[in-house]
Amino acid sequence: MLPDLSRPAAAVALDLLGCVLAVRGGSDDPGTVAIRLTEVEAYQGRDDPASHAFRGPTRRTGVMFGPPGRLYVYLSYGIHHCVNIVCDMDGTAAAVLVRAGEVVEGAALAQRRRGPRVPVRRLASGPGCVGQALGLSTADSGTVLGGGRAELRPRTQVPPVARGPRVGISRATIVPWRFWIPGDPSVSVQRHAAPETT
DNA sequence: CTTACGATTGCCT
DNA sequence: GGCAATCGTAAGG
Repeated sequence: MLPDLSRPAAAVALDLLGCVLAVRGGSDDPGTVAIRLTEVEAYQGRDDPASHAFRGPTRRTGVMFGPPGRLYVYLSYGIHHCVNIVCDMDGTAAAVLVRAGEVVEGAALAQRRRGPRVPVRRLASGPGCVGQALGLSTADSGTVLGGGRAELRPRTQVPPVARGPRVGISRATIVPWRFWIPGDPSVSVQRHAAPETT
């Protein structure tokens, strides 16, 4: 069963852990890379000061206000392409940021995109790494899941879940809307946060 | 038009 | 642990 994406971001984020996001190649390579989601964060648009959609729709964030089941991809620090899955009802801005995943298909392609020195478990470890491993950029924002290029596959088991504050934001920093699979080697390491006590 | 700033990462000491 | 890289966005004049 795929999670019902037309719900608020926190609920969707929880159910996305363990699901697989598969993306077919773009300009660089026709192959597919698929990752099993191991770390996600919820962003609840208008009600969330940390969300890009907090101040209303813009050209960049417009997709967050549209129907669920699309990708919202944005450029971070001029370098990194971060991937979100848009959720909640059409007209309500919400999305789940994919922070990390385990590559379960297309590891060779992901390795080529990320570079030969990156350990396999780190191929999609971190928001920028996920975007690079999947070959996504801002041009892919709005891509429809199930539309042929990208798809979401249901999880086969319900994984254990840990939750805590989100990472890298300056507002609403205490809201515990980061979810991850504890102990999974692909989960991104926190640099400026204390070690998680799971 | 101008300017400040990241939902980050990798390399430096 | 610290900091530079790098550029599209969004807010302000």
